[in-house]
Order: sequence, then C-alpha cells, then structure tokens
Amino acid sequence: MTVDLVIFTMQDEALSVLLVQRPDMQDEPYRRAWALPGGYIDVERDGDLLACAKRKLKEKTGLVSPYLEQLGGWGGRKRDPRGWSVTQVYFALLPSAGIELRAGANAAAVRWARIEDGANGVGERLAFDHTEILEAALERLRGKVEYTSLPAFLLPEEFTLSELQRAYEIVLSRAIEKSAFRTRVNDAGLVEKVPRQRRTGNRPAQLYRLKDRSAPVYFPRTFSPRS
Amino acid sequence: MTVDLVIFTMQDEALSVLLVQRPDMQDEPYRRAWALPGGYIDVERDGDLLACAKRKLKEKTGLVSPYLEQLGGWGGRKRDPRGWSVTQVYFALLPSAGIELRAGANAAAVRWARIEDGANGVGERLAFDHTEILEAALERLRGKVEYTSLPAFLLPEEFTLSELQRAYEIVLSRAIEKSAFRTRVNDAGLVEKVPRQRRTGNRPAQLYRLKDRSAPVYFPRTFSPRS
DNA sequence: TAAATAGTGTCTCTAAGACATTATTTG
DNA sequence: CAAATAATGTCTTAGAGACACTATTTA
Repeated sequence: MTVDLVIFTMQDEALSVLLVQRPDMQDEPYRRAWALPGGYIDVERDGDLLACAKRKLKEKTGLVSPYLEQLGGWGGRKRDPRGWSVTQVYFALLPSAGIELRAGANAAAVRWARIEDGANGVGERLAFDHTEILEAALERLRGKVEYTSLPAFLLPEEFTLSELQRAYEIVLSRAIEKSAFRTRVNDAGLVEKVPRQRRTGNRPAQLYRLKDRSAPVYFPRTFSPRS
Repeated sequence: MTVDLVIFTMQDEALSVLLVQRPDMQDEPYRRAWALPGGYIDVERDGDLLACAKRKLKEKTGLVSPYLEQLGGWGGRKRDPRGWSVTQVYFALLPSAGIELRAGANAAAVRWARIEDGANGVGERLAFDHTEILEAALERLRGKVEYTSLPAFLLPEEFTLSELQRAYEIVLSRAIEKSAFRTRVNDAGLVEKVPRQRRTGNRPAQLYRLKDRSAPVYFPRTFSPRS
C-alpha cells in the first residue's frame, strides 16, 4: 500500500507535473523509468492518508500547505509485477516559484515534465500504471477548471488577471473570452487587489491575490464556447 | 485493506442506504453495531479494486451493473482499534424495486436505513469511521445531483417525469420548479418515452426510461433557487 | 504616434426561475 | 363539475459569448 502524488505547477507557459526516476537497482521494477512521486505509508509517523500525502509533498518540494485533494485509489494484481498492490493518489497544485526539488530516498532524480498543449500526459510511458493515473489527474483538473478557481493555485502569490486567464487557457488548451472571464472572476469575489502593478513594456497591469488560499471558489456555470 | 460500499436507493419517498450489522463475536470490533457493507479484498478472485467492489455489490444485492463510482479512500491509525487500516469506498445507486438483500458472511443482518429529510446521515452512530464516510457520500451525491442525472439511477426502469423530479427533490430536500425541470430533462435528451402511461386517480402520466443507463448526463448549469 | 497589452461597454443568447394556464383523468 | 395531477406557455433574469471600444504604458 502506497501513497502517490500528482503535483502540478505552471512553468514557462506550460502545465508541468513532477516526476521522479526509479532507482537502478536489482529487484526493483521499472528500473530508471520515470514515475509519480510517492511511497509507502509510515505507520509510525503518518496518522492518516492525508498526513502521509502531506509528508511526502513536503519531502519533495518543501511546501507545507498547497492545494491538495484526494484523486482516487488504484489497486490490482497487475499494476506492479511483484503482485497485488494498492495506491492512494493525491493531487496537488503548487505556485510556480520558489520550489526547490529534492530527489530524496528511493529516487535517482527528479524533474518537472511539461504537459504539451492538448496532450493527455507527458511524452513518455511512466512506470506502473502511472500513465493512467496522470491521465485521470489531468481529466480531473481540466474538468474542475471549467467551474472552479483551481488555476489560481498554480500561480505565485501575486498575479495579474491576464496571467490568471492565461493559466486557464493553458490548462484548457483553448482561448477564453476576456470580458466574460473578468466579469466571472470579479463577481465571484475570488481575488483582491494588492497596491502594486506589474510593469512590462506596455500598459501596467493591476496585481491581485487570492482572497482565500484555503479553498477554491465554485462558479455557477462552466465555461463553454458557442460552437 | 478493505473495500466498502455506500449503496443508495429510493424507497417510500426517502433516500435509503444499505447497512449491515457487525457480528457479535469476541475480538470483533464494534460488535452488533451497524456499518457499511464491505470487506477484505480477495487477491485470488479480484483483479482490481473495481472488480472487488462489483463482487461485493453482487453478493449483497444480486445486482451486476448499477451506477458505481469511486468515492475515496479512508485510512489511518485510529479508525479501527486493531491498528492502521485503509478502506477504498465505492458509491452505488440502485433501482428501488426487485432487490433481494442477502446478509452474507460476517454480517448478522442487513437493512435499508432512511436518510431523513435534510439529515446528513442515519439517526445512529455507525461502526468505524463509517458515519464520516456516509456523510462524504451524501455530500458527493447531493453535490452531483445539482448538475447530473444521478437520481434517475435510484428509480426503477420506467418512471414518470414527476417521479424523477420527486427523486431530485428528496435528495436535495428542496422543491424544484416544474417547468424548468422538464425543460432541462428534455433538452438534455436524458430520457425517451415508452408507449405506456402511469394511471393513478388523475390525469395519467407518460412513462419514460433512461436513454443510456451506462453513464450519467451532465447539465450545463446547477439548479439554484433565487434567494 | 504606433504598438502592445490592460481594461470596459454593449448586445446577444442560453437556460433557469416564477408563475399562470391548459389538459386529462376519476369521483 | 370539482379535485387532482400532468403538461405547457410566457415573461424575467443571471451570467456567459462575441466583439468593439477605450486606456495607459514604452519605443
């Protein structure tokens, strides 16, 4: 029984997922293949499944309380060549900046892998059934992004509305109409202004932050383009 | 590691959940308390978690393919006095008619327990953390009922639109406006007429059945009363 | 002043809410 | 006909889509 994590962030205009490389040791399955981070429950240290997920998240990224929700359980006879196994998978969204990756025990290396636009995973086959799990995580993320504020948890503390809209568009791989987007975000009371602006080469943009980082906001309708 | 089930149906104008009674044997925790049905994975017979859930569902109710989805995993040190344990919980919706309950091994008795209107569970404390699990199941059900066709899976094969609307109202514990309800159901292509009517004392009602019992329909908006 | 991005305004459209009205049965 | 439930119609409203327009900066 293990707990695995699907950790997403937004980097260089792309959604990315954290992968670790399986150790290159005899008797280990999927040697040197990339996999989702995770590992066994420590029944001494972990009071429950969520605590176990938080511990592993902290070990990999140093972060204590990002957005975290349960994704689901995968279990069966064939997912691990060593026999019947079960994993409980959690799903995390991290701000893009200031994360220091740590490979940790039982991982040869660690990296961010881009989810290419429209793709349903990374460009390679992952260890175990992790390809399938990643697909489920992407499906959950994209589904919820239609009617929640989840993309805001992929951004740094302060962001402009254009950056937030861009995050939605990257996750959904489609354009969103600007006016409708801003009305929705404002009406929901999702963000509050901070007294700063982002200055690039053009008109500066107002910076905002989430009013409440502890829970997402649910919108009354989904985005849905006229066909 | 166990798999447990939250099995709902609609009976006598109430949402009901299937409970089993814990055996009255020494060394068994929660003797004679009521609990959600479930049990250990049989690594010989069960290929994966879903197969295990389907097997247990069939053992209890005789049904093979009702609506079934994963609810989540609960695991921790304290949920079972015997030590760290994990359960994967599935969530089923059954037609109300023609179910023959079977207590099966490790259960002294089995019964349907009503979810009283507006209540967040049955009126008694369940074994283990099953009270909490049932609350989560009700929350999931009520949440999804706002924008899916789930209540149709609680009804017998053929039903009238009034009965379907009643199922929504019972799950949500609130009235729904009739005209909007029917427009929504019709526009979604959720049901099809069968050439029969339900005759009671008044104007007979057209009978319908689901066009597709294999998957729920998602509506474009939630129900939401003007405050 | 041109280019670029930020931000707003106007009109339309979809689907739900409110509520009235008509339809069809039995007693 | 009255009573009861089934079924439909009309008007309003919230919030999204389309698209044009204005605002503010730098080069």
